[in-house]
Amino acid sequence: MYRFEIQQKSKKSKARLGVLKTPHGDIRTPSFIPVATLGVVKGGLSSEETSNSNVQCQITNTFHFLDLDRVEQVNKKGGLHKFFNFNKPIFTDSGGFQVFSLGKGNEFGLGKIGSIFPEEISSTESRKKGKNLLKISQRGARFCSPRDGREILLTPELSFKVQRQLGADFVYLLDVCGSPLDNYEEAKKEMDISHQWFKRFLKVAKTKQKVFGIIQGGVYSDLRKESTKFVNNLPVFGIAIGGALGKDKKEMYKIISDINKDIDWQRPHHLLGIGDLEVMEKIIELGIDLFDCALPTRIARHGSALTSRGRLNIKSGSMKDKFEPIEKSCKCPTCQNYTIAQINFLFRAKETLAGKLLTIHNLFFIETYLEKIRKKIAQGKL
RNA sequence: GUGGCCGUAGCUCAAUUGGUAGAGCUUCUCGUUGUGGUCGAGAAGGUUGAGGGUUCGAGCCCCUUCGGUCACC
Repeated sequence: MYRFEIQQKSKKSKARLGVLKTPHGDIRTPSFIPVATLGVVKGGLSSEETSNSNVQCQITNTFHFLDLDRVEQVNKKGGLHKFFNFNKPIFTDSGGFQVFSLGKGNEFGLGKIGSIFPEEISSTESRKKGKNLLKISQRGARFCSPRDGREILLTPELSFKVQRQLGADFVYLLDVCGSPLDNYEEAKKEMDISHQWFKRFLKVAKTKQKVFGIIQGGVYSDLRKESTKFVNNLPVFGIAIGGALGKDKKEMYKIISDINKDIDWQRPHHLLGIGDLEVMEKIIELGIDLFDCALPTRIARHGSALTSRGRLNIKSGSMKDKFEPIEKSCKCPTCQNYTIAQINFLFRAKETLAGKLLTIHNLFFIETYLEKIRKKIAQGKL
């Protein structure tokens, strides 16, 4: 049922054209995976509307489902596909990212690609917010629910159980997602705990679902090397690159290049959490087959449209008389039916339709863009 | 015509006993990367209707004037 077929390998780069076959259909790779935190893409899209935005698949979040306490309910209905009427492939993240996003990320206002560094922490300490990650131990990650404050202990065993009940096509090992602030010792400790958790996860993972392993190690190349070899040796279907990716895009590319020396090239590669339009071509050239990111849909809700001229702030006052589609050549439902001025009006009127229309456009735009990239690989141009 | 009220940022309004003007919205810029948060950060923007007076000092007090508004003739 499951297979990753590499149809063509680039001679100019490490890019490859592939098909990821699943019980819910094929994913043509390289592919973007939109984030559907609680089973649906944020911004008010139905599963049908998401599908009509040309997306090939989506990724849902284990931790937030656990927090919401609705895993059993979804399981009774037969899993995410049936519950949300989404019949394309679904991935579920393990919750490992929340170890970072609700921990140090939340505490210091950080992202995966760091913008703030240790020497600057004191000046940014005022940005501290509520701490939702209580403790990471060998046993698991102890959280304080951002929703109602109760304690949640996420263990590899629980992460698997939840992911099995949600019934996605692909599940992810529970890891400790590192922070750009980590020193060598911290990054090593997080990697070691991740590796232990991986073994525990796989010990209980009796399922037809396919598993992705996750390479940790932060910005430290020897740790990345060690983790890459460790994950290569696991009986996992695919390999993801997780954790902190340096202080800028250049460092991120270097980390991926380092990993590329050891990674198994037969399996699909997923770069976790990166999906900025500006980096897509480059990461694909570095051999990435799958990548997911909250950004395209988030900026849509915040008023930015992806275009061939770069990001366009649709909310801006200068957009109120632009009676033309966001992208003239775009075939998405938004561009076919609405102009910039109309969407600008809806944003100003605080109508949620505005964010929804941009979300549809951004998703469609990315898929159209990737279709061109796939074509370039097929023609040997990339 | 007479009397009252009002005139402060593009808009709606603040400013304790007179101590040299603030906020929200708007505008612009930037950020967001395995989505707690349709959100965060920053900037721009004022001869306080105009003119004069009192005072060390006036958005505030006094006079004149212009504009708006309400009531009554």
